[in-house]
Amino acid sequence: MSQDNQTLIQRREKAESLEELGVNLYSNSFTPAHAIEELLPKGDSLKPQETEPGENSYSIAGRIMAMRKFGKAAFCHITDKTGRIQIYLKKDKLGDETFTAFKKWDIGDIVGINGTLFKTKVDELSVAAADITMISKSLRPLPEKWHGLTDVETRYRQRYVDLIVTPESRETFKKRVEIIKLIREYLDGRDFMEVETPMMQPVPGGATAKPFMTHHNALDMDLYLRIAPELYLKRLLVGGFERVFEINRNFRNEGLSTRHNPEFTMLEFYQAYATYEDMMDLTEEMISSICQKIHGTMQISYQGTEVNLSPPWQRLTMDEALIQMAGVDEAILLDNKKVIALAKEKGIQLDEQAGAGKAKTELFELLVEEKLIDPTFITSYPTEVSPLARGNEDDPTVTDRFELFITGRELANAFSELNDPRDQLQRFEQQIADRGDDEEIHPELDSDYIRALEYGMPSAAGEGIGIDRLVMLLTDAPSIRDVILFPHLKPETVSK
RNA sequence: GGGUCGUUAACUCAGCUGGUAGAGUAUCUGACUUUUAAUCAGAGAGUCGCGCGUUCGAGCCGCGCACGACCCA
Repeated sequence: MSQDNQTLIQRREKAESLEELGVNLYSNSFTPAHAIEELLPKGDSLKPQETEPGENSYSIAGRIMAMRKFGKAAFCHITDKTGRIQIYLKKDKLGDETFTAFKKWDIGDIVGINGTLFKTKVDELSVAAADITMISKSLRPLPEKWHGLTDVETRYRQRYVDLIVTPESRETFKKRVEIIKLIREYLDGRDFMEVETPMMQPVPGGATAKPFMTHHNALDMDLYLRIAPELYLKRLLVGGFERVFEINRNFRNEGLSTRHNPEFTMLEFYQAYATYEDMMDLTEEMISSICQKIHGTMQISYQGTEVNLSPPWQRLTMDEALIQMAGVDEAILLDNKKVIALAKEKGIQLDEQAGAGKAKTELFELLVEEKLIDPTFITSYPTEVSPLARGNEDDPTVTDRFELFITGRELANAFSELNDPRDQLQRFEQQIADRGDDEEIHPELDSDYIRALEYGMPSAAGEGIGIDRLVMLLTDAPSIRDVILFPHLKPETVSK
């Protein structure tokens, strides 16, 4: 909007008149000695209109969130990262000069206060200001306090404003940090080692997705922002790090939605000498215990739907799920031609080279996925759609793999790892042959990964968990943008 | 990519059948030394997302575009 709107002009004029009074608008010399939450319990023993015995002096700093001015006195509420407290300012206590400066204060200013504790006649603990310091003058008005900031576009574009005025938003991001911390603790406790692998990769692997491309000038080579860390983490298994994990960003050059951001945070972990069944046990325990720690219960509500995260979680093969949840006839699933025919009948478009495995997976996504509200592990994924997973020893058409679904959404993907380099090479070659005409997907042959496997990788299982989606679930957030501090949006056309 | 809805003061929102742009909060001025959505009196504040068109006249109707939300692919 217009740079010279009235409020901005008034704020600048106030700032200038404060400077004329000799006030430093951006003082760096005030250091609060107390957090607001330290002061709050001290009110428990005070009666209304009582001052704390001993008249201890406290110093706090924070942003003014509300102000009620009278002629020669005023009340403000200020907040710091720990809480909110009321400040009482009186002209006869502060002196004429200081009180005159105070009159130019605005909601949004960051200030420092020295004073004593007392309770008002309506029993609110307050700081009676003896000395005040301007720490940062705010030149822009904050959104109105009653309705808050509801325009989601502004909340995403100007997250700093959202965080100032929307307590729920602050809570969501604190919970996100807490969840990630608990994941680290859980994996640390099971002797996993946290590692960092390349974000820029010469060959983007470990998933099927469109990558972002960039270029390294000095090496004169194209690089891709990673779509997954998988192949590097498994190289570490070859190297002898038997339990590794990484929590970091993946990048996929695809559409945006309430469930997709171009960069998103992924947990991947790999455990030698384990199988995908061990991963199910681990996942169940990790996620349910994190939920218990965050919410104090495993029964939560997501967007109005009750979800029960108490273990044990249901485990179904893809065929079982199609039979039980979608009423598909078992006889159809045993006949490749009938599976493909059913997929086409349901309106699924299949490529020429797509087989029954692909058709079955598409049918599952269409007919079953959204019905899986409570946590459900789906196992026995077709080999055709699982290029990195180990084949099942009894049934070569499926792999030892699962995906985890909660509230109808995929939350995790895991499998017993393929460690036979000859099989892996064949699958890579097949994948490249199957690429079809989509030039933007780059399944290139990662020959170094094959070489690594040739040195011998222990049997292992690995898993990826979408952290943003997990945080959405545990914070009841409807959109992935609500759990990412700075989600991607198109550029603003008008500068505000 | 397609469909639906939205974009009006700093914020939250009204705006009739096309006829001078409205409210609350915030801001400014005045009163007020225990308020808490403080109160009372007064005032200022708008590129109605952008552009083109229809019309004597467009916030409103038509077309296009931008951004956003939701649904679908």
